Amino acid sequence: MSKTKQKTKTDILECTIPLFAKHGYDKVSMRQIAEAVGIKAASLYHHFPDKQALYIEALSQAFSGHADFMSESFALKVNPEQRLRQLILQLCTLVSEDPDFSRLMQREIMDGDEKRLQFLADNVFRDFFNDMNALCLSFAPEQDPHLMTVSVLGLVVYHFQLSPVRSFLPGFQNSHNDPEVVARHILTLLKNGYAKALME
Amino acid sequence: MSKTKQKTKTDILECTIPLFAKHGYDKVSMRQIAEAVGIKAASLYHHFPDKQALYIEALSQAFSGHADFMSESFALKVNPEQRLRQLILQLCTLVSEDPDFSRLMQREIMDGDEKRLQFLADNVFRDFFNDMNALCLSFAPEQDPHLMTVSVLGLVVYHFQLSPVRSFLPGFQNSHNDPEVVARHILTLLKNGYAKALME
DNA sequence: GTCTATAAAGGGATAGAC
DNA sequence: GTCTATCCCTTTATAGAC
Repeated sequence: MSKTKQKTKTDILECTIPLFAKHGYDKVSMRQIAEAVGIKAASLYHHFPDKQALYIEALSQAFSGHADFMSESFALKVNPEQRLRQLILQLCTLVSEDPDFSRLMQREIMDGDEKRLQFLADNVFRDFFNDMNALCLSFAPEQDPHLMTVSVLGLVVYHFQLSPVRSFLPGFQNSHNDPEVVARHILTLLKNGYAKALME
Repeated sequence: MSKTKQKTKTDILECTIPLFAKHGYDKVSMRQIAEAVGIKAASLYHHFPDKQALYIEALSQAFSGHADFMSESFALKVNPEQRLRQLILQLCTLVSEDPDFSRLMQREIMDGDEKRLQFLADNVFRDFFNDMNALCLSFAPEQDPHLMTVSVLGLVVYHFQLSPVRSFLPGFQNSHNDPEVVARHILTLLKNGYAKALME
């Protein structure tokens, strides 16, 4: 009985995440969500008090796991350069293969109120950011680690954020959407940067 | 008579741009726009056939001028490094001082249909992108210019995109929102990269 | 060119049968 | 736990007076 309820609730969340990610909160109606799940809109209110609550839970579910996933790159004890290489490849792959996650995050950063941004920072970003700061300090000790972390993140994220317009822009090739190609490019860019710093 | 009409129309557009930029298309109602202008909602339909058209014109107005502005950085004949330095500072300043522009662009990239993305690419990005590609080739001849252009753009844009959450993240300082500080950081990162390439 | 009034459609949410 | 039916509100957009 409670098992069935949980299943339906999970179904709802699974159907809801891609809808909110693609269209945004306002453009998705309770009727649309219900249709995607295969039930009627009124039934949604048996599982969630209102649309906001449904959205927040969908958000949490979409974000859960990714924080851990991102921290995994820091688990193995290899040298900073290897770790950075692996991290960037993982980030590119994550962002490229789970566009829902990226889009939801982008929407939250744009439109989230203070409370939601705090949630995002605490539950998705914080641990990863701390690890990244430490890593950045190890391969670029002269740079501000916070700025460096944001730069690395920006390098990865923006390539995939831009992908909807990218094909209309000069010099585009299909390979530019390949996470491995982008990762290699970013790594070269960064490496030549800190490589020189290490040489001095 | 037509002068008055033009003035009102301009007023409407000026009031509309920040609203759409802040809240997005769906969260802004014709009543809100009308209130911001100081007229009634019905009067808006004397100047624009519908909400979509009003939005598109607001968009065009918000984007016009910036394309030219961005191309200016390529006008002066200095060496590539100087040009890159100036360009990055200008980009940082633009993105930081005209958040409406950046937010509208971000929303368009996320939610624009093919037609609108084509418009964006042709009218805002294309010339700038071509110039950037050429510039990138001159200081980083071994890198794919398209990837390099996107990387430079991402480095600048993401720092300011992230600013709503940034204050909640480890290592944040107020100076990280200063365009000059960010520009200097990015330039160092990039320079150490291509500097090594130039040395080889 | 701006107003009031209102139509028409769609949204979130609830009541109550099954 | 899901349904049908419905309420109430907001939204876009139009008609027609001034």
